[in-house]
Amino acid sequence: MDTLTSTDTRERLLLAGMQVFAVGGYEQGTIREITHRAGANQAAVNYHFGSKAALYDAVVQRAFEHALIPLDTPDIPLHGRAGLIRALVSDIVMGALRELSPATHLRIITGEILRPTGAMKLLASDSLSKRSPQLARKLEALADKPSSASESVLLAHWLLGSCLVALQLAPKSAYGEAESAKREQAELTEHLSALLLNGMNGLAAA
Amino acid sequence: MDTLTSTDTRERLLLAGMQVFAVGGYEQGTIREITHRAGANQAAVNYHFGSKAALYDAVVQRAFEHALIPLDTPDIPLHGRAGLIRALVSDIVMGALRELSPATHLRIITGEILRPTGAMKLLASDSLSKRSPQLARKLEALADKPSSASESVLLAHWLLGSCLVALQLAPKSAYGEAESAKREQAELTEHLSALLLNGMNGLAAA
DNA sequence: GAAAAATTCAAACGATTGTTTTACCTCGAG
DNA sequence: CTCGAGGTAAAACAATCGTTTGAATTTTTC
Repeated sequence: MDTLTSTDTRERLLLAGMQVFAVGGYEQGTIREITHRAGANQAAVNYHFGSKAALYDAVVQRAFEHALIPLDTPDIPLHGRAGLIRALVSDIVMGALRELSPATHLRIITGEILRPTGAMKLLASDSLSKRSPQLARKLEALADKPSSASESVLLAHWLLGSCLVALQLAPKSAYGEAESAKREQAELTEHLSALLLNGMNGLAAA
Repeated sequence: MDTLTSTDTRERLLLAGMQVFAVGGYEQGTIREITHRAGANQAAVNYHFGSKAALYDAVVQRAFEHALIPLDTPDIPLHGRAGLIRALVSDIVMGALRELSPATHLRIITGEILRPTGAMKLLASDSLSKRSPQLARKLEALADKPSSASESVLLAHWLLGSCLVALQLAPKSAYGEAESAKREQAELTEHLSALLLNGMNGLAAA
C-alpha cells in the first residue's frame, strides 16, 4: 500500500466532517460516523483536532473559505451592474455544485448563521469585509453611493440570504440528478439576479 | 391551588417546547429542560405527546400557524404595491416581536427549512399556497401578471428568505433590549421593503 | 538497524439522552 | 366509602455520545 501520511487522515477527517456536519449539523453529526467515513479510528478526531468542537471549527472555516473563493477571483471585465450581480449570484448558486455533494458548505454556513456555535467569528458585521475584501468592494460599488457600513452589510446579508434560502427551499435541487439540477440552478440564478439587481437599482435611485 | 387540568400541562409543554427548540433546535433541546420549564415531570412529554418527536411536530405546526396568522388578516386598504410589500415585510419582521422571546417561531421555521426533520410537510412547494391562501393571492397580485406557479413560489421563498436571514443576521436584534430592538427592526423593515419592492417592480417591467 | 517520536487501534469510561416502569395522588360515579 | 380512570411523580433502564486509555504499529531520525 502506498503512503498514507497523517496529514492525509487529517484531511480525510475534514472532508468527512464537512459532509456529515452538512447533513445534520453539529449535534447530529457523530464522531463515529465521521471517522467511519474517513476510514479512520474513533480516536483519530481527538488526536488530530483535540475535540469534536475543534474539528467543527475547522470544518466551518474550510466551508467558509470554499464559499468565498469564487467571490475573490480577480475582477473580470463587467458589463455594468447587471453583469456584476449576475456574476455574484452565479458564483454563490453554482458554487453549490462544484463541491462533493450539492451545497455542502452552504448548508454548513447557513446552519452557522441560524444557530451560531462560536465557530463563526467570520461573518459577523465587518469581518465579512475583512474576509473577502473584493466582495466588499463589489458590494460598495453596487450601492452606487458612499453608503454607510451598516447599509452595505445589510446588502451583503440580503444577497447571501436570498441565495441561501432560495437554494434550500428549491424543491428538487437538494439531491436530484446532476443534469436537471444544473438547469434548475441556472434558472434560479437568472431569477435571483433579476430580483436583486432591480432591488439595488431602485435603492440607488431613492 | 386552582385547577390545573391536563390540557394546561399540555399547553405549557407546547409553549416551553417552542422556547427550548427555538434556541437549540430539535437535538439540542432536551426533554428534561422542557418539562422543567413547564413545571411538569419528565414523563409528561411522553404521556401527553407520546414522544419527543411528536412534541416537536406539534411545536413546528404551532410555530408555523403563529408565523402565518398575520399574513392571513383580511385585506386592508392598500396604497398600491408599495403598501402591500411594506405590510407583508412588517408583519413578518414585527411578528418576531409579538411572541414570547424574540423570533421564537421564526427560528423554528428557519431551522426546519434548513434541515427538515419530517415535521414540516407544510412549507413544501405549493402547500405554502394551501396553507396561506391570502398570502398566495397577495403575492400573485404583486407579480402583476399571470405568473407561473413556480415563479410565485420563488417570490414567496425570496420574500421569506430575505426576512428570515436578515433577522437572523441582524447584529443586535437577537437578545437586545425591547426598545432598541423595535427601532432596529423598524429600520430593517424599511430597508427590506424598499429592496423587495424595487426587485418586484423591475420584474414586472422585464 | 536501533531508538524515538508519531500515529493508529480496540476497548472501555463517564456522562447524558429519550423512554419506561411503578407507585402515588386526585376526584367524580356508583 | 369504594372503585377506577386520568394524571403526576421519582427512579431506573437501555442506548448513544464524546472522550480517554494503554498498548500495538508505523514512520522518522540518527
